[in-house]
This record gives sequence, C-alpha cells and structure tokens, in this order.
Amino acid sequence: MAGRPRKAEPEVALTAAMNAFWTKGYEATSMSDLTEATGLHKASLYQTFGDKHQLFVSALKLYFTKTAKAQKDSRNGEENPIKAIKASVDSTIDQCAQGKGCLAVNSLIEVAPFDSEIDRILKQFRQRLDKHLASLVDEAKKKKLVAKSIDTKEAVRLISVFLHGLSANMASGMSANKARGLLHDQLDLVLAPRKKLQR
Amino acid sequence: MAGRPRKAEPEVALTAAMNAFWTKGYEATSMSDLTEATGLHKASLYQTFGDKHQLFVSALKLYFTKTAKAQKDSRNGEENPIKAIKASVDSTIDQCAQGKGCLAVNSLIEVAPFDSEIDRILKQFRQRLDKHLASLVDEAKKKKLVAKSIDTKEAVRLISVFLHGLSANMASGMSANKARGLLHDQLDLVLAPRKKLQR
DNA sequence: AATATAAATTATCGATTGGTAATTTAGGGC
DNA sequence: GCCCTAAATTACCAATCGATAATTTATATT
Repeated sequence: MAGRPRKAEPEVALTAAMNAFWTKGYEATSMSDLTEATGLHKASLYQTFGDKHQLFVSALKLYFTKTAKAQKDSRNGEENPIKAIKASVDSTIDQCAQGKGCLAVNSLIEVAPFDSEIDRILKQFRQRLDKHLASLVDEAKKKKLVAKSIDTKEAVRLISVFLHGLSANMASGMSANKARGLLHDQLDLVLAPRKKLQR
Repeated sequence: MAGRPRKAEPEVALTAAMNAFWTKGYEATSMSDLTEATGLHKASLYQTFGDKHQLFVSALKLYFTKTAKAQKDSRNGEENPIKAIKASVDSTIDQCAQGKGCLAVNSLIEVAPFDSEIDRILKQFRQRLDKHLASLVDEAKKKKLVAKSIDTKEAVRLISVFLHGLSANMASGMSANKARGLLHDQLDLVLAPRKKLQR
C-alpha cells in the first residue's frame, strides 16, 4: 500500500510556503524561493500542491484558518465584550509582524485586483472578521457598555478599515506597540465617544 | 548640434509608465508592459530613464508631485479649514482609482520592505501629507472649529492610517463614494466628537 | 525476497525576464 | 552638399521563470 515516507507533513511545508509568500509577496516569490523555504524539491511541490497559484491559494486558506483560530482563542474566557473586542483586534495586530504586515491585506493589494479567486477568498476572510467583530459590538450594546445609538455595521467598518491601514503601516516598519496604541484610540473613538467627552 | 527629434516628451512616457506600475504593481510590470504602455522601445526606455528600478523611482516621484499639486489645488480659496481638510482628503480618495488604490500605499506594501530607497521616498511622501493635514487642523483649532484639547499629531495619524486602509479597500473594489462616506465619518469622529454627541 | 506504491530526485523544457551592443534614421549647423 | 549628434530601432544575450517527464529511492504488504 504505502510508498516512500514523506520528508515532512504537507502542512509543515505549506506553513513554510505561506511565510515565504507573506514575506516577499506572490509575484516576487519564485519556485526557487519556495523550494528553499519548504526544503522540498520543485517537482515535489508540484506533486503535492499543484502549481504556484494553487499553492498560494492553499497558503492563503491556511493563513485564514490560523488567524480565525487566534481570534477565537483571544477571548479566552473574557467576560467583558469591550475587552474581548480589544483582545480580538490585538490578535490581528500580533499576526501582522513588523516589516511584513498582514498576508491578507498584502494580497488584497497585490493580487486580488487581477485574480478573482483570490479576491473571493479575501472577501470571505474580511466578512468573517467583520461578523465576529459585529457580534462582539452587539454583545457590548446589550450589556450597555456601548451606546445603543451606535450603528454596529458602521462601527465595524471603521475599525476594519483602520486595521487595513495599520497593516499597511506595519508592512513598512510601524511597531506593533505603536499600532496597538493607535488602534485603541480608534476603538475609543468609534465605540465610546461619550467616554471621550466625560474625561 | 541636435540629433533626431524625440517621438514624445519624456514626461509623457513617464506618466504612462507610472500608470502601468500603478495598475499592475512593480514586480508584475515587465519591460514589455512598459514598452507597450509608453510606446517606446525597450532600449529607448533604458537610454532615457535607466533600468527598471530607476524608472520606477522616477514614476513614483512623478506621482508624488502630482498628488501634492492636487492636494494644494483642492483648497481653491476655501476659507473654512474643516472644509479644506475634507477637500484635501477627498482629493486623495479621487486619486485612488477603484481597483487600483493609491500607488504610494501599494508600493509601501509591495516594494518598500525590500527597497530602502523606495522606503525613504514613501516616508517623505507621508510626512508631507501629514504636515499638510496638521497645518489645516491647527488652523481649525485657531478658528475654534476644532477643540483645543485634540492632539493634532494623533488626529492626523488617525486620519492618515485610515486613508491607508481606504486605499487598500479601493484596490479591491470599494467605490470612491463609499470610501468618501467612511472617510467623512472618520473625520467627524476624530475632529468633532463633541458634535457627534450633541446631535 | 518480490512486488506494489508513493514520495524524492534529477534532468530538462520552452518562454520570458531584465538588460546591451550595434546599427539605422532623422534632424540642425556649417 | 556633408558632417555631427541624438534618438530610434533591431538584434541579441545570459539568467531565470514556471512547469514536466523520467528515474530513483524507500517503505508496507504479500
């Protein structure tokens, strides 16, 4: 039945490929780069993952599931939904390594405009993130930690767009600390203008 | 003295090259693409602008001066500094064509992390934009259209990061109208939280 | 030990990449 | 008319690109 054993689990290689794409971008990452990153030979990569584009799709989906998991885990029993929101977006920032930004945002700019499949995947990605945030905002409303007058969808959009901006800035050197600081300011503005005034 | 006359002024060709880079990104734009876009032969491009990288630098600088000019012109005699701020950031949105985003932000993500020269140019770019916004905010403070308590630098940062986020979203299909709407909401939050409450 | 199976590896492909050298063409100055 | 100059054009280059075919290696099963 079974043939020669694998050098490494596909997911390990896929993670390495994901990091390569994340670091250099889709176009600039050559098959050579990918063989170097994964430790697998070119033909093995084709055998296992298909061509470069399919490999990229798989890498993006892996990134997707990893960040989604990190976001879920970030709450970790936190009762206060406001703090849960902060933890959730903080986990997004933590994913955005300095000098690399977020793979999803990078791809949104570099490849989505010419690649409808990637575009579709990234739209799902953002939708999931937005829904997650929206549910937390609604939860905060119910617990009267956020004014009922605030439009959930709009608030989420303002946070989401801001996160995209932070990713772009982190890609070119902004530190995670700086990003977190700005993000918290933005959250205060979007979710608690009253508090802002009562100070 | 003079030799064979030019087919076109260098700036015309450079504008065409700039648009090519803007549309496809640096890596994905081949010399073939550039010859097609400019109408010049490959060797002529090298003769006139140097190699691909130098051509990209020139194109980026051209983008720089064009957007700076559009921003200055956007005020156009407007007395109210708040309206001047809106006009200024609106001109940024107008530059960000749908499906293309802003060349500066695209390059910030795609090339700045591996190219210190481009990184330097883009940092200057953002600094100029931030200073311009800061002077308008300060002007608004003096005319008491914005609360003195607001930290100019932080306010500008929140607007600037948000603009980066809008550019990323416009690159993947957000309309200019939608972007302008969100941007104005953001301006209201950042510059006039009091008004937001008094509604 | 022989076989079946699947992964690893080597070798190779045509096409395209960024980049140049050599040549031709079109003007102005004398 | 001829020369000088600078732009345009053609032809060409080595290197790298993504991708495949053919072959070898290593295991589990029988």
